Amino acid sequence: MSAVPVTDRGRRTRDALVVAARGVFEERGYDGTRMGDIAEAAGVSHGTVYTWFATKESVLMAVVESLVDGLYASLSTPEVDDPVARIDLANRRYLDAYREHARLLEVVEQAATTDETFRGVLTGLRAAHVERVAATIRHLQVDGQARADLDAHAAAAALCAMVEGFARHWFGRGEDHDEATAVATLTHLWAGALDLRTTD
Amino acid sequence: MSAVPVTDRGRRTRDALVVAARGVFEERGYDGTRMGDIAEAAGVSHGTVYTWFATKESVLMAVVESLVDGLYASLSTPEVDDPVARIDLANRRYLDAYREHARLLEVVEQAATTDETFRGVLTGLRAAHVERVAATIRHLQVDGQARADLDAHAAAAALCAMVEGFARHWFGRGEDHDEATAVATLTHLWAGALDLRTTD
DNA sequence: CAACGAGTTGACAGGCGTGTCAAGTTGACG
DNA sequence: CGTCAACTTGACACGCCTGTCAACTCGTTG
Repeated sequence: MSAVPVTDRGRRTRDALVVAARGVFEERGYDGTRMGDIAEAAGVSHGTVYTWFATKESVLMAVVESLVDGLYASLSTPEVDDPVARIDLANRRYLDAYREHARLLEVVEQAATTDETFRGVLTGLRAAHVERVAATIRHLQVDGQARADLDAHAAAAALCAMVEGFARHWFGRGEDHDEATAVATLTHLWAGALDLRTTD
Repeated sequence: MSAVPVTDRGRRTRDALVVAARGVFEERGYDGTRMGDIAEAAGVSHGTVYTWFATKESVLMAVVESLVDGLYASLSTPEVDDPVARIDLANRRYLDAYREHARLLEVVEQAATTDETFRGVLTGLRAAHVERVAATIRHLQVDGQARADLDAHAAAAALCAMVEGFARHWFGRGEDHDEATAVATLTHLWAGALDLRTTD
């Protein structure tokens, strides 16, 4: 798919291409970007792009790879005892990560409508998120801190969709929200939905 | 943008194009569809498409127009006294409408990343949904049936995002869910989030 | 400093989708 | 039946993008 540089010069060129490509993709979208645009943005001849990448997909893939690890990391459940504070923090983290990469995520979604591989990337991220949250919910249920009559997986899928969707509209679609109100509301809704209580 | 037929023959051809176009768009996505594909699917020469539509956007627009009215209708809040039953019914309706049009909505989202107009269509639908729900929440708050400490608009934005996002993953992305569990969970979460109670 | 492999360049061909248009067809109407 | 406007057709020209490649440059190595 994409060639590996042997020389330092090659590595620099390839890196420059990946950096430039992210900018171009964010600006023009996936389908709107042509190999020539990426070359121009990186300051190389358009033939050079083909030295390192066979297709536009593999360019985007290289861009995305540098992103995904960070995203997985920002899904990690913070270690806080009080469940409400924990959810509040997790939501903040998620929103921050989303804000930073909103445009690129939109581009990946666009690519995903065409390309199976990118659909897989998004599915994987979503599945990881849901699975983590489901585990947390089960935990809280066992401890008697959350409603026991909820299906943990379905609830996690729905609540993750809530935060994800909210972030999408807020950061990716220009919907207007007050930061403090938004975070507080999400946390309240989440806490109410699970009927969280602290064990006394 | 798109010409209006004078003859019966013209009207039939144009209608056939819109019907065929929906199928093609759903099958190949927005960017993957070419004017020639639509012509072929409708059984006419490719020049004929240009008789009725100037661009691919205006073809999709014609397809979408026939859809939007129905969608707006299915957002209407049903007239039921018990707030929980009302939400349950509203969720079912929303999910049914989404299921039926999931693929086309995905196509519109794809087009929206490129074209301002389609972004507007989606924004409009979303805004209408959120506004209706926000009004309902305010109503319930005044009646003392829902938590008063929530910002109605932010809560509506989040809860709508929850149902919308859940439906997107379920119907548009092949996530697996049990129908009964899904609906019950959404209703429970929604009710818990708003802390709904019946006045006695 | 010669030689060689890694990397770069830009011209080129090939394909594909768009949009146009002159010629042809349809069918309503007198 | 003749006529005319509405409509259809498919060949054509055009531009754009992709992908290739022979010639060239770079820089490391002996």
